Amino acid sequence: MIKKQAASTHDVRSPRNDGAAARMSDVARVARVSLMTVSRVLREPDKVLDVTRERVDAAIRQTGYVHNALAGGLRSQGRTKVVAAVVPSVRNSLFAGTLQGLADALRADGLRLALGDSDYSKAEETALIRAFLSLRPSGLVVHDAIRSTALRSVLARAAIPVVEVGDLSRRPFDLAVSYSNRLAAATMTRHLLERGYRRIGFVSLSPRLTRRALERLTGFETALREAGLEPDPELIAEAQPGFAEGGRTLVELVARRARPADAVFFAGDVHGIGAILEARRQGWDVPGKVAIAAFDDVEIAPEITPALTCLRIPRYEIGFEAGRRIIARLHGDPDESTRAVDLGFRLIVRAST
Amino acid sequence: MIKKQAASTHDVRSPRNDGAAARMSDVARVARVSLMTVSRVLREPDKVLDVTRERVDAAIRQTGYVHNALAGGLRSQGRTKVVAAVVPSVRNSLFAGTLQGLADALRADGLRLALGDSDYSKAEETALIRAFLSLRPSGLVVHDAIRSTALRSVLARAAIPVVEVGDLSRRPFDLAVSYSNRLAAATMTRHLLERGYRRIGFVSLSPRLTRRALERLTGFETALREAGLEPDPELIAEAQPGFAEGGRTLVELVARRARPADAVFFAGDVHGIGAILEARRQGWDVPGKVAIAAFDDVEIAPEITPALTCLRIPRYEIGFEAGRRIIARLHGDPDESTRAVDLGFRLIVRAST
DNA sequence: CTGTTAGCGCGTTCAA
DNA sequence: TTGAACGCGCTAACAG
Repeated sequence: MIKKQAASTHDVRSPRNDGAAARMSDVARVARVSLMTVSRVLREPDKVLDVTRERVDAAIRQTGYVHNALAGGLRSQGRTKVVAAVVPSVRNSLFAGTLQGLADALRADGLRLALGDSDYSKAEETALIRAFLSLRPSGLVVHDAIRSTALRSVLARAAIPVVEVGDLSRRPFDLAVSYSNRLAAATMTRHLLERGYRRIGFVSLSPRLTRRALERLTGFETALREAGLEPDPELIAEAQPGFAEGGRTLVELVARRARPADAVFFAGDVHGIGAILEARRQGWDVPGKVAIAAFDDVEIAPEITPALTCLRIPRYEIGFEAGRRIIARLHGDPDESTRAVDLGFRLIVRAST
Repeated sequence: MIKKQAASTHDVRSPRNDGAAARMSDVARVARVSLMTVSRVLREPDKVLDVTRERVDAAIRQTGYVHNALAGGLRSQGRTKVVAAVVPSVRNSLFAGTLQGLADALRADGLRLALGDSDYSKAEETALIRAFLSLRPSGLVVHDAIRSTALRSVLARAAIPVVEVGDLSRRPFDLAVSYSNRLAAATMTRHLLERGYRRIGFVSLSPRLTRRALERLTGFETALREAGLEPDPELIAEAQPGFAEGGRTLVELVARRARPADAVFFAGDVHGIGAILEARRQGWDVPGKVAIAAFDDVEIAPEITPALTCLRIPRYEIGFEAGRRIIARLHGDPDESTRAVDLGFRLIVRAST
């Protein structure tokens, strides 16, 4: 593939010379310029004569040189062109939208995304963040809010933009780009109340797993109390992830309660879809016997019958704006003062309520 | 937040002590050991006396030290504890399962996942891989096969394990952990033929977008020809991503053809689900009027009515095994000789065919 | 078990 | 516009 360079003098590591990664000095030798010129071609091509640059570019191709961000970043005290992101689960398609927006925004500035999956574990999350910080990334995006003081102190020293995207904290660690889980849940609850439902059930993932579940529950309870209703613990259930759990909890709140729910708000995951499917299996009229509302506007929500009422969270936009903010900060743009950006949500009323 | 450490004696770099990232020498000074001892505590804790280690650990916590993988990796000529992965789209939940398996396998060995999204662009894919290589990762996982010779030569020099996971090539660049798209498509086609369907439609994403679509089409056509049938171009359609496209193409092949399809095999994305939903809207009997089969066993496939016949691809296992192979290679385990690992697939027959 | 010495590959700084 | 010298923060190799 690549000719054995006239390198026999300095490289005797292996009989297969191709095995060795080319260094900048190799490129310089082939292009017959100094190492510095190669470095400039890569970082500030404008400051190099066209002919020189072409010779260097050719040499880069010929040697298969790949820049060493370890050495470069070390010397420049700089950061690698990577933004780290930590989400609870890459498997959850809801996070995927945000990641896509983030990747798209970063790509425009030549930044890459490094993604970590904490598997809903705080310990793993901390380990991940530390591991990523050791790579000296240009920024960090976390889904969950930064809470532990150890992490706060480490991140403060890292001096990089940190964006929290999972919920809109009033006092973010650094930046937050999100929506209010509490307000969203309250809005959906008010919608159900306006529709005349009074025994409203609430199903979410365990608040121990994620604080967002707690925020949503709080929003739900607040809206009920505003309407003069006291939340009934009998109508509040926890579900594991997955469609099937939506169906299971629907049956629980509707068929296994002395005073059954007349509406159920599924605040997590894809439970709302599972509930619709289960209702059909049971032959229950939706929303006649029980109304069903969901938190997130998954792709299938408008397609099933009855179409599912839900909240639309601007997932992609959250990721994109998070990326934009990081880039702005890196460019030293005048601080846009607002540290917490609320991208809101929309109530999408469909046939299921 | 964090108390200003009692550090005034040793750290006078700045009035705001918290602002500067701690270096290993700072930790050493605080722990009153040499810098080497700190380094050992981090990498080979067993080789350090317990008391010493505890002093060092305390100092690490006190200083908020975060290891610098740039400097460490540079010196050790080693690789950072990161495995890079490049997929066409993080938004596609099918890739998410593989990523989860990969992350899980890597986590066991202290490796982290850096994820890139090529947005189905070959140019972007190459740029991403180069960018990741500049971070000197320990391994690389790519969904699409490595084709370009430039990339092949760069990767050869990088001398890291490279795993292709999107299809089972007979001659992978390095390693492949996957299943045969062609065989899977042929298997589903044979199933439809056995059921007695003769005018079988085929819908996939554009073969220009991904080579896998072409492999699946080939498998489909091969199985038809084995049965003595000639593929009818009228019954082969391309769809964009998304549920709705499944419905659109179903109508196209069933209602807009002189000789309509009696079965349709949706070889891409979530089209099969969209088709089932559309059939219900149209009031078509499935499989009476038209049978519907899909490639991938998405979570909702068994839940809708009629439940969807499909192929089950071991997505998670593919990611996990890819991670395992990378780790084995890094540990220098005896080469398991097989470079292409076929994890197969299963035909899941449900009510829709 | 702990410390000393040297240098990884590149970019900053300054000179030519 | 190009080049030479130094050192970023850490770890391999060795010595004690």
